[in-house]
Amino acid sequence: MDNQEIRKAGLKVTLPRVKILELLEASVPRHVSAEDVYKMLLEKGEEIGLATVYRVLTQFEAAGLVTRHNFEEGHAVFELDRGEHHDHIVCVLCGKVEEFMDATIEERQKEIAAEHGFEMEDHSLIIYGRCNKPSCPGRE
Amino acid sequence: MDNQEIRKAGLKVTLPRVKILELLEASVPRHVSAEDVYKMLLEKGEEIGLATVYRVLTQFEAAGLVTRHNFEEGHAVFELDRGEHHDHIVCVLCGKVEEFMDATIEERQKEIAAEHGFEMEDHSLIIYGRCNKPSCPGRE
DNA sequence: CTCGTAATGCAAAAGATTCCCATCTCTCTT
DNA sequence: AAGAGAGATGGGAATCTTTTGCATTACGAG
Repeated sequence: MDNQEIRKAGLKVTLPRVKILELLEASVPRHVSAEDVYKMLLEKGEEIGLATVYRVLTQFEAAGLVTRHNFEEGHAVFELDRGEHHDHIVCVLCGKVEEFMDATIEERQKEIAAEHGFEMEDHSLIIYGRCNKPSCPGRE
Repeated sequence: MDNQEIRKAGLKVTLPRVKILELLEASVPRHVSAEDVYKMLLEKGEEIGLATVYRVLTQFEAAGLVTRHNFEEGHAVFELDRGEHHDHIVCVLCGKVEEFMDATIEERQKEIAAEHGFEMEDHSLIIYGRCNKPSCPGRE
């Protein structure tokens, strides 16, 4: 039950928070903006303010329930954190996002941070490219 | 001479463009926001509009003269492109940015993109951590 | 069930970036 | 060197994303 996750995060179990978490769990695509969440809620008949969506997403991020990404679209996108770290490949043509995880790269990053006298806290690796899906508008 | 670079990019050699390019070449730190550039120009007595700074930086980016990064500060930062690709380590406490380049990671990225059916076009790797400089406010 | 605190919604604010358009300036041509 | 035309600039308005202030409402401990 979602309620436990919210409670564990030290937050009151309110309707907006439950609905937003439910939505993120059911959401395809997995990477959505605050605006997306807001609109999806409206479509489901939930009258939740945009400001609340932003606040809740930020709180969920602080609690480790969701991860925020800054792709190159001018707005942040959020995805439910399923406990397993991964990085992203984004298609510059159709916006499709795929996930991957590579032990070699993860390892090297830690080493590099250490070599530079940094204690690694987080990292963001995004590969931009053209996917070759038949549905991608960039195919000629 | 800067003028050639601007001309090569197919842009008219105008005062704002020359001044901005000069500033980027001389600038320390190397990673500056549009607002930073605007203010630095003002301090030098150059009355160049903020809109122009944005336009010129975007054109320079399109021309491959500068690179735009989306760190986690809510605004883009730009740096002069010196022809050699590199990635970044950003201190989450003091904002300090260091650069690095790792052949192993570069290599793996290409492979991963290919494995996922993508043609890699670009990528962005940012490590966030705490630097251990004596000047960093995060030291306790 | 009642109360106090924390959460919400709305509207206004703030920050970043883009757009509009009248004016100015390169650059190419004579 | 002067003129014309395309392109560039500046400044403010507009847009977009995200945050904030505040009055109202909803959890949840007792």
